[in-house]
Parts: sequence; structure tokens; C-alpha cells
Amino acid sequence: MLDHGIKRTKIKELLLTGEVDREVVAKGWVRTKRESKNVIFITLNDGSTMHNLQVVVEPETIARDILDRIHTGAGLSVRGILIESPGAGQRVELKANDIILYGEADPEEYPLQPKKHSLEFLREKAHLRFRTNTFGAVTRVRHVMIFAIHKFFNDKGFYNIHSPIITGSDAEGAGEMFRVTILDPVKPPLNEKGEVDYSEDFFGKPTNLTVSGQLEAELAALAMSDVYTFGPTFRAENSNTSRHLAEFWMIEPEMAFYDIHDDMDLAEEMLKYLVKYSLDHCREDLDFLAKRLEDEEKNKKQEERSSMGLIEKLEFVLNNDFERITYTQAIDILMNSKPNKQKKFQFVIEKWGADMQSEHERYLVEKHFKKPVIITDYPREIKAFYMKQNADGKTVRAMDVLFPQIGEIIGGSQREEVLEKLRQRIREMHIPEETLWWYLETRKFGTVPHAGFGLGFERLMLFITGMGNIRDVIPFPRAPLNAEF
RNA sequence: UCCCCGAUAGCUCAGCUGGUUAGAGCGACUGACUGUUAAUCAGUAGGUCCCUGGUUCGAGUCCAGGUCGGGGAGCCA
Repeated sequence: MLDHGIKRTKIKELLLTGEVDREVVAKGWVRTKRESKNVIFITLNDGSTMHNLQVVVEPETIARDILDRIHTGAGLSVRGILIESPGAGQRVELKANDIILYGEADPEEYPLQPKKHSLEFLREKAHLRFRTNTFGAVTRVRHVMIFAIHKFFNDKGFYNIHSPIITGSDAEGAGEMFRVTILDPVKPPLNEKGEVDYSEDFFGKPTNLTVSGQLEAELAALAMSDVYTFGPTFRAENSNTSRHLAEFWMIEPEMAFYDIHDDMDLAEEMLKYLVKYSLDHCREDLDFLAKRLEDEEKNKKQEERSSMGLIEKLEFVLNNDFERITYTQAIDILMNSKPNKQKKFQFVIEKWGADMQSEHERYLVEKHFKKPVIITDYPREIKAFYMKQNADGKTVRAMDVLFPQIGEIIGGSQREEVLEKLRQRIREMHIPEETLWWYLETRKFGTVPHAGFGLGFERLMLFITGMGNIRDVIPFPRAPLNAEF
């Protein structure tokens, strides 16, 4: 678009290069306007950076009618000369010669006024919250993390696999699924028994949205060696927490010839890579989010305040090895812990085999080790059918990576590659074997040891940005009773 | 799904043991002033006190049910 006869330059570039005394065009949305007799200041943002461009207008140069209609939220194009700023606070500013007002924003109605808004309020305005500093920063960081994930795997020779979003198998066992159907919900076709006849449905059988791409990733890994998926994942659980979504994005690498230790090494290397990448490429946005978090912490009671700032927390993860312990060791630590002995835990650990609650995970990560912890070799009874069974007959080669505040950020395992052991586990868990025939054939033909894990992308985003609610790190969160926008 | 808390102006909130015209700050608007930085100062407008029912002479306030939101738990990533 050449509305002013000159190509538009993004604000990030205008501020970065700082080449003054040249004619440029900037486009964006008004954050604030300050008006006085001899000069008007318009603060413009176009999403390319946290920072705003200060547009300076001498009232007589621009039609009064236009100036009166510019308010917070309006969309404009400004042609002018980029000059050194005489004022403090910015190096350069744009002295306007011409302004095109694309769209007004009636200040009586526009919800985002130049003041602090609560995240809860902004969640209800998800269509406009991209225009706020906080959500703009989160959006930029989110993009950089998506890119870094692909770069990490690409540099290591992994292949990205698009696993299916609609699936005919409900054997993954990772949670409640969303049904996909074109049948009439009021009058579905029925069979002789009076049940819904899915042979009449689009796929000729019941289908759902995927809860995991892992099983398909395994198929690919058992030919391509190293693969990963990065796609949307759907869980129809009635989860109402700040850490769960009904629709989220998951990264699932799957590697042939990896054992559980290789798997852990990769998980740790990847998390550190992503943290470092964010510090190297999103520093301004992270500094802003750190400041935001700090201000928020000031309103908290002393004992609830976190001991580290956002940047320190990220650097801490980067500079320390994750603690690796077995489930058995974890249970020992917990059973001998003060809160357990004094019955301070809501769920007191009494014996080996108990499932760990988040209070226990939090104790290990935040109190005992004070750093990320990887727990391995869980009792087989509390883990999925596909996990590699240990020789002790009691445990499986699972690993969970636990992070402060968010808890489980990664769940993974070495996979059971021995056909008979896998079959036996499937039967014990009453999973219909025939629905997994294709999965089992990879163990029948050229099976090899392999491993993988799942990283919840929005959980990573929580950690990187320091945001407290998962609904604020994804543009349009889907959660129970919430599918607006 | 369970436990706890909340819903009052556009936003964030105050409103005592029920009492007559429901308040503040911010934002918006108007004016003054100013190379300003979420400017400053003065003024103006703005309310179905979430919904339904109940108790009462009288309900923003008390009770019951519901809806929505937040925190925690479970499920998990």
C-alpha cells in the first residue's frame, strides 16, 4: 500500500536504525494523544516492538477535522520526517506532514483506555488485547518460541511430522475426547439395538479430535529415526485451572535408538535451548514482563512472593543441571520430609506406589531441591500401557520433568518395544487390541528401542513469560464454557 | 467435578451490626496550561448495585437457588 507514495517502515526498524532527516511513513494504532496549543503528541504502536513511535504534529499542518477524530485505538498512517527528538524518553520521533486516518475508535466505546486493565477483563476482550503491552509481548515471545522449537529440531536432523488431528482410535488413554461427527444430533441414525449407528457417519466409525500425536510419531520414528510433532491437541476434561486448556499445542519428539537417559538428556537440552533462545531474542519483551511481574509481586504478602525475578529464574534454569531421581527416591524423600511427618500435606504419603499430588511435586522442586527435577521409573500401575517395563516387574521407564510453579512441563518415557510385553500390558489394561493393530505391527517388524516425550507448549510459555494463567499465553483460549471468538 | 472467594459507574474497588439523595481513584468529556511521555490543574456527565425468589415497614447490605468470574484440588501437558 502506497497511500503516501512511500513504502511504510515498521516502527521497530525506525527506532533501531535511527537514521534521521529522511522522509518515512509509519502505520499503526494510537496508544495515547496529548494535545497542547502549539504541538500534539501521538504515541503510535504497530506491534513490531514493545516501543512506541512518538509522532509530533504542529496543529496547523494537519486538518483540524482529522486531528479531532484521532483518539486512543485509532488506526493511522503518518508521513513525515524522522528527526532526533529534543525531548527525553526517545531518541527519534516522527514530525508529521500528512496523516491518513484509516479508522476511528470512539473513546466513549473503545474498551482499552490508557490505564491498567486486569488480565481477567482483557480475557473478555481477547479480540482487542493484542493491542496491549502485555499481550503484545506475550504474542511476540510465543512466536519466537515456536520458531526456536522448529530450529532446535531442524538443527539436530529431526523431521517434523503432521500427525492427524482427527483420529479413529480412542486407545491413547490420555483423557476425555471430543467427538467428531456429521450425524444429526437430534435424530441420529440408529442400529437394531437402538444405539447410534456410526457406520453412517462420515468416516464410517466413531472419530475424535486427537489427544496426542505420540503413537503416530512412533510409527514415523521407526523409519526416520528422529521426528517430532508440533500440533494442536484436544482434551475434553472438565478442567478449571490456570494450567489447563481444552485446546493446546504440544511438542512430541520421538527418537529411535534412544533409551530413557538419552530421552532425559534431550528434554533438558531442549528446555535450556528454548530458555536461552528467549533471553537472546526477546530480551526487551522479557524485561517488560519481568517488570510487570515484579509490580504484581509487590501487592502480595511477603511469604507468597517469589524469591527470584523472571530473568533470574530463567538464568537459573539455564545454569543448573536438573536433578534426576527415581520415583522410589522421591517417595523416600517425601516420607522423611517435615510436612509429611507433621501431616502438613493434604495427602500424606504412606507407602510406595502412591500417586504424587502436586503439593508433593512442588515440595520436591521448590523446597527440597530448589531446581527443576526429573523423576523416573514410576510404578507401572499409574502410567500408560506403552511405557517400557523395567526388569523389576514393578516400574516403567517413565520420566516427568517438574518445573517450579507450573509442575509437570514434560511427560515422557522409553517405549515398550517388545511385542509380547506390550500385548500383555494392553490386555491387562483392557484396551481393545484390534484398534491398535498398526501400532503393534511396528513391534512385529523390525522393532527397536525408542523413546520420546510431550512438552506442553503453553506450559513452556507460562514459564518463559512468568504469566500466571495459561489463558493469557494463547490468543484465544478454549476451556470449559469458553469458546468465544 | 469438588472446596474457598467474588460480582456495585467504561475499568479497579469502598459501601459498618439493613435506614431514605450509592461513593472514590483511574478513564471519558469540557475548559485552562504546557516539547509532552499513562502530562498537570479545574469542572461535567456517567449506576437495572449479576439474575430469580424470599425475609422485612424498608434490601447494594440478610437468606435460598441460579449464572458468570477468580484462587486451590483432581485429571494432565
